[in-house]
Order: sequence, then structure tokens, then C-alpha cells
Amino acid sequence: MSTAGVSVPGSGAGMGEQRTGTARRPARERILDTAAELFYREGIRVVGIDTIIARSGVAKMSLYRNFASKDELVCAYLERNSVLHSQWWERVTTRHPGDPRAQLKALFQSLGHWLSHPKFQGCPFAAAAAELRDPANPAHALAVAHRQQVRMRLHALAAAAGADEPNRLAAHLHLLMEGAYAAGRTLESEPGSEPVASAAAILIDAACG
Amino acid sequence: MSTAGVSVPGSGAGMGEQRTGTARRPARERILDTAAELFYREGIRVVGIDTIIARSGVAKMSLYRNFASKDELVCAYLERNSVLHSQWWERVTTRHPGDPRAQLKALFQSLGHWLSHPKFQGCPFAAAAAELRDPANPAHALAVAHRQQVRMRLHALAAAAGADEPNRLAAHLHLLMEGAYAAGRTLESEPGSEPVASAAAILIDAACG
DNA sequence: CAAAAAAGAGACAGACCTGTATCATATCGA
DNA sequence: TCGATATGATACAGGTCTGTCTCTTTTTTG
Repeated sequence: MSTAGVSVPGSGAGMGEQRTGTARRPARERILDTAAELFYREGIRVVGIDTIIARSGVAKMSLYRNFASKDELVCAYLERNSVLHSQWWERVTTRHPGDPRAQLKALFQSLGHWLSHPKFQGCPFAAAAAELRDPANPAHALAVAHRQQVRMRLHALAAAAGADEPNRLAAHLHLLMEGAYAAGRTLESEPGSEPVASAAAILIDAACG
Repeated sequence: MSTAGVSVPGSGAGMGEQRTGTARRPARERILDTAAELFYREGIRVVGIDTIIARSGVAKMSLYRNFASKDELVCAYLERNSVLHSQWWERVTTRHPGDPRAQLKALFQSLGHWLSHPKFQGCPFAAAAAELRDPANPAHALAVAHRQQVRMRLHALAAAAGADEPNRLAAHLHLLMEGAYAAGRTLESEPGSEPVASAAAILIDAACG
């Protein structure tokens, strides 16, 4: 289950109290874990501050002492997701050292598996950008930066794989990746990972002669 | 510019008053036009009832006499977009009668042009589903129905084009289509229509041997 | 143990939004 | 012309959300 942590941050740890005798985790981490789970599963705007503090068992002032505003909490959530996403990318590619073509295909295979995961809820950056549509919102800058990063990485792999036109292959694969996040597991008669992986394979093979 | 009305409903007509001597258009249409433009351009949640009535020059009670609630207004906006989308689909396909393969390619070519349109703001159904994440919201049902419709139409064309596995080609093209709406015109070094159309052509040709 | 730092608890202000109620005005059909 | 219907204008109630204030309690640290 390599895709476990792609965009589902907290995952384990559950919610409520967990007084295991040992020291309780600092408030900041509990808040961020709860917020990440709720933001991703239910949305950013519908999850209010009151819900987060109730679920994480933290006082409201403890939240506002660690995060200046809800916007800042959202940014922290997205930044953590960016780190998790980078770790996933590296984890998958290092399984095929020196073989960029296999690395690309493995990424889309893994992405396909992630679509079938019960906790899958689309791309957290796209969701944040859709919910917080004011371009001045800091979450927008993070979403754009994430997209650029993905695009650059795809381009690097496309070039390394010997694509005739790396720009074009990167664009093709980027479209496919965004489409997988957007379409999700809706209307999938196939097992889920099949269409994404096979479409990527066709585009990669077509571009690399 | 065949894609002018795909998801940009009002387009012309502008906002404010337009007393051209002739009878003023009924309130319901003015409301729906203004709401559609604002919902699509700025988002559904950020555009409040007060903004809509101010922009359309209509009394608040005239809005609530024509639409029971904001949810119902949102549904009317989405239903109108569904009609416009169907008209676009038919308009493009009828340009290549009896040639489903050309019809498929033309659809993605046209979609690519729409991405570069200055008013393009993604897929209104995806945006509505992202902003109104409660599955019980009626907008969700409309988004799902729209997706199913697109999927069925793609499948029909894929089968008619003689694809070896119509299900798979429909899934591939659906992913690409959703990806185009999601990625939009961000990070497009190419002219915009190029990547979508070329990726679709590769997938179609690969599936139709 | 004692001082200091962190966290909890609850009330509250201010803003915003949806939907309703009330009354005045305009438009249209017969 | 006159009555019925549609529309305009505005105030208001009820709810929700973010962020602040104040005070108490717990935990850490020297």
C-alpha cells in the first residue's frame, strides 16, 4: 500500500483522546492532524474552527496561539501535503533506479491504486483552490507552486526517458494526472488503477518511439 | 469560436439596466443570467444573494418568488449549463457526420480552444461539487448525472469508431477531458489546444488500431 | 518546590448570509 | 379604466463563523 500517505496526512492516530500514560502530544500537532483529516475528508469551508477544536480536544486559544488565522492553518495543512506528496514521488521512482520510463509508468500505476483507496477524496490542492477562489488567498500560491513542481518533475522524467518532445509528453501526462484526481473513482467499471496506468503507458510509449 | 457558450452562459447582455425602450426582460431571466455569470466567474459560495440582486437590479423578493432557495438557483444554473454543454457537443459532432473518429477528435480540439478562452474557469459541475461537498446537496446529483452523460456519449462514439475496447477508450478520454478542465490554461507553454487534442488523437488512434 | 510556560474553558463581539415580512409601485389583460 | 399580477425597496430575524478577552488549570523547568 505505497499510496497510503499521498494526500491523506494523519491517516492513523485516530481522533479522540489517547492518554496512553505517556506525555500527550503538543497541541500544535493534534490540531494539524485533526484539521488535515477534516479538511481533506469534508472540505475546508464547511469545517469550522469550532469543529476542529472539538475533535482535537484543544482549547480555541491554543489554536490561535499556534496559528494566526484559519488561512494559516490551511496553509500549514497544504504545506504538509506537499511534503508527503514529494516523499511519495521519491519512494515510487527510487524503485526503478536509472530507468525513467519505468519510473513514469510506476507513478501512474501507484496513482491508479490511490484512486481506489477508501480515503481518496481528490487532490487537496485542487480542492483548496476550488473552495478558496480568491486569487489573493495564500492557498492559491501553494496550489500553483505544487502544480509547477509536478510539471517540472514530469518534464525531467520525460526528457530522461528520451521523449521526442519532452514538453509535450509532460503536458500529456500532466493532463492525465489532473484528470485522475478530478474524475476519481467515479464511474469506474474497471478496477480503478487500470485506465490511468494504461493511458499513461500509451502516451509514454508513443512519445518515446 | 464554436466554444463560446460551452460553460459561459450569459456572455453578452452585460449587467446593469438596459432600458432600450422595449419591454424589460422578466426578473427570472435577469436573475439567472447574473447568477450564472457570477457563480461561474467568482464561485458559488462567495457570491451571496445580496450581490446577485444588486448586480441584476432586482428586488430580493423577486428572487425568492422565482427560486425557493439559493440551492434551487444553483440547480437552475447547472441545468442550464447542462443544456448548453449538450448543444456544444451536438454542434461539434454534426460537423463530421458518419465519422465518429473525427467527431471524437473534433470534440477535443474544440475543448482545447475553450481552455484558452479568457472566460474559461474550469468545469462548472466540478466546481459546484467541490464547493458544495455535502453529498445530499442537489447540485451533487446534477454533477454526477452530467458526468454519466459525458461518459455514455464518449462510450457510444468509441464503440462507433471501432475501438477494440470501447470501455477503456471511453475511460481514457474521460480522464483526459476532466484533466483538461482541471488543469485549465495553467502552465501551458503550448498554445493551449495543442496538448489536449494531440493526447486525445494518440489515445484514439492507439485504441482503433 | 517554585516560577514560568503552555494549555483549557467559556463568554463575547463583530461581521456576514439566508430567508421573511411589509408596504409601495409598476405593468398588463380585459 | 380597473383589477390582478409582477416587481421594487427596505427592514429585520435567526443562524453561523472567525477571532479576542479573561481567567483557571496543568505541565514543564530550573
